[in-house]
Amino acid sequence: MNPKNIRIKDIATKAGVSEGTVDRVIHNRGKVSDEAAKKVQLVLDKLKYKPNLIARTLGKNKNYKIAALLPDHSNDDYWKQSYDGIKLGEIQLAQFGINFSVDPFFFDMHSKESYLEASLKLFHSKPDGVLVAPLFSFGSKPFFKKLKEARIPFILINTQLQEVGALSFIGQDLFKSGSLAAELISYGLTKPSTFAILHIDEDLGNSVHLQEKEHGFENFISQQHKQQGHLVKSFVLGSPESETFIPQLREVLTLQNLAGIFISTSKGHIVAQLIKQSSAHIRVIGYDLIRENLTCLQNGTIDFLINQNPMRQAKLGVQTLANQLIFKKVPPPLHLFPLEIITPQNVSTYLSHEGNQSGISI
Amino acid sequence: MNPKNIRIKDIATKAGVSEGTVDRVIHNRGKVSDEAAKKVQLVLDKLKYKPNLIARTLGKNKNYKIAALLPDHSNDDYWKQSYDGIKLGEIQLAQFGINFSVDPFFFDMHSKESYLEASLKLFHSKPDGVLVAPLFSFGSKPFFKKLKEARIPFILINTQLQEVGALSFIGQDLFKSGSLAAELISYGLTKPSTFAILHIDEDLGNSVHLQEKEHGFENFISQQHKQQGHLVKSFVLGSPESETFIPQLREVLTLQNLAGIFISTSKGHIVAQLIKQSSAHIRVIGYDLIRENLTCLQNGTIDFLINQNPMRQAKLGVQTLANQLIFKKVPPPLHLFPLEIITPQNVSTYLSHEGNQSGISI
DNA sequence: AATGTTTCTGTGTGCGCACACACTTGGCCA
DNA sequence: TGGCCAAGTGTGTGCGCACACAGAAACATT
Repeated sequence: MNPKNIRIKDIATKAGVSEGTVDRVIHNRGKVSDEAAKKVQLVLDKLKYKPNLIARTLGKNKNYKIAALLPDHSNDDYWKQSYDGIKLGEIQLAQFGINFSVDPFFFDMHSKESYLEASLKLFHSKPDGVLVAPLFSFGSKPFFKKLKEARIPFILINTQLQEVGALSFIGQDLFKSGSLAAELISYGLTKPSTFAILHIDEDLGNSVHLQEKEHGFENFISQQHKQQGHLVKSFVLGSPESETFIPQLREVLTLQNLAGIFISTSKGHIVAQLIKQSSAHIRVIGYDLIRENLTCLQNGTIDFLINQNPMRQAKLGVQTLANQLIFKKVPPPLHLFPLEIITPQNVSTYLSHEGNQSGISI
Repeated sequence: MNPKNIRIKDIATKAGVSEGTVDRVIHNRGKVSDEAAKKVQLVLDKLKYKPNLIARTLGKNKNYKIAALLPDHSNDDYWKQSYDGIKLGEIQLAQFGINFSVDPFFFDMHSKESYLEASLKLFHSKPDGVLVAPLFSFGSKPFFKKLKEARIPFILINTQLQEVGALSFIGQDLFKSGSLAAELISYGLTKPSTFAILHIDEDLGNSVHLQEKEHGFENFISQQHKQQGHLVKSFVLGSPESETFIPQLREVLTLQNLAGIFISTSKGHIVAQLIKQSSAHIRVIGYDLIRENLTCLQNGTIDFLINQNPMRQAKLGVQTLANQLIFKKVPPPLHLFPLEIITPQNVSTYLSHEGNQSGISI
């Protein structure tokens, strides 16, 4: 630190060339003789030149355009938080004088066509970087292929797709997420018990991520509790508005030795009340700090929430794109968030912590 | 965003003065006529001028010197992580071209004299900002008073002291931390049970923070479980090396209906094995992701850990000072970290998450 | 009236980098 | 021999800000 930072100028002097040449070597702009390039590279390595990232942004006066492909959140608190996350990222980058506008492109989360249509629109806006929540894994391959061909870096959040060439995936380990739910739901139980997994208003076939959670849950129960004789049953419930919803739920509640219900999405608040009315001893585990779930946590109808932190995921996505585009920092291909356990006692500490973060940080 | 950012130059033009005058108004350097100052301030407010923080650091070519007062960590993984945190903060700031050296000043965590001595040394090094883990609350007031008089901003981590004039406190809500431990330790229990709180190798009188945890724990048990007839007993155990340590521990283990033991520090690993040997049904809750505790979590001798995240606390401390000194961002007086619950199932997600964070972020 | 003093104001420079531009070579052809 | 091009090289400018310094204006002192 003390022997003041090495600048391009220093490199140029040591290598016996001009700053311009060093610049060309650093940025691979060509138009440098092999001889000079070699000399510069040598000094560069020897002095371990690290560009001053702050100065770099100052000079570069480009307005970066990021596009985000997200589900419409008019009726969904979870995706609302994602949206807030990208906006927060945008604002905080602006504070540092980085021109980084993030344009959202929304799609109907129940319509694949809408998803594809939005992705097309997005592509035509010619963004410098893209953030996607790829809810529809099938059929979106061409979109990613086009992005790759146009050399537009893209980041996936929430749902991981293999081998589509994403710069990075930001989300959680869903298998472990399921295991964690199983661990909590069975904690301290000594009698053989039955647990139900509830998928609400989701097409399980299209939702690889929910299947992952289910597998993780089942795996834990069978591995750790084989000797205990626990049982896991999985249910797909349709839209809460449909007539069959309540009857289906009632059926679940008649299960023998039902000790806990695990709701695989953030929709736990819809059924929590009914479950606890049926029996206060049935444990309920859901996802995410959305408003309705918080209420349930407070009044005791939900025991644990696992926080997926959509806001932080989205914010990090924007920041990662900024780091890539401006600072040329290569992100890890996988950024898995911790599986945060929320209880009535620690929930307030999570709520106050958010937003508290501002300023430079890393 | 689009109507390109407002620069000092723009303000100057609009106000009909020179850039220098605007600069003087912004920085309160005086030497400005009331008339000019008023004009500038008006335009400043109207256009909502926000300085470009990046450009600000570039121009300012000062080497900031931060001093950190920390316990010697040669034998302590917890404080080792704090140290790593300040170093990480330093490195990451350097990446952005910010000259910000952090010098540690260590003290023996069992000796108040050593603490005071180190604080004196620190003061004489004339730092621009200070980070303190004020383990000895009493007697350190004069030190903080001197810092205040010298107008050196200081931040407290880990232990909160009221009314010493700290720029900010970074840590956790210890009362809630105790409540959380109580919630977890009593989760799902139906029979009246006894819980023990263990303070290991600490002078409880000097450790306000451990008392806080204890009160939180007791409060939860008495509030939520009065009807259940639970009981809480608190014990102060001396150094694990002392001859009385094991006998004292054995005495704890003979408690009637002992259902759980809460260790108030990160030293849980010392006793966990012995506890579970005594009875596998006694729940054990400790603190922090230090190596030995991780082993215990994995082999099942510790059920839950509450993560205090000393590394992130320390890193944030450094960043907060940077924000204050360079960007003049005023931090919140209290930055309480979330109370993270660690279990065997989610521990790996916390470990991989750390360090993963680099680049610009907020 | 000339000088000194204080108060205020404008201009200039540099931070480290990116990038545009101008320039120097040497080789090639007419 | 002059002209021309390509390849390689060096210089200059600006990003937005902080700060030093020079300068102008208003006022006080001899």
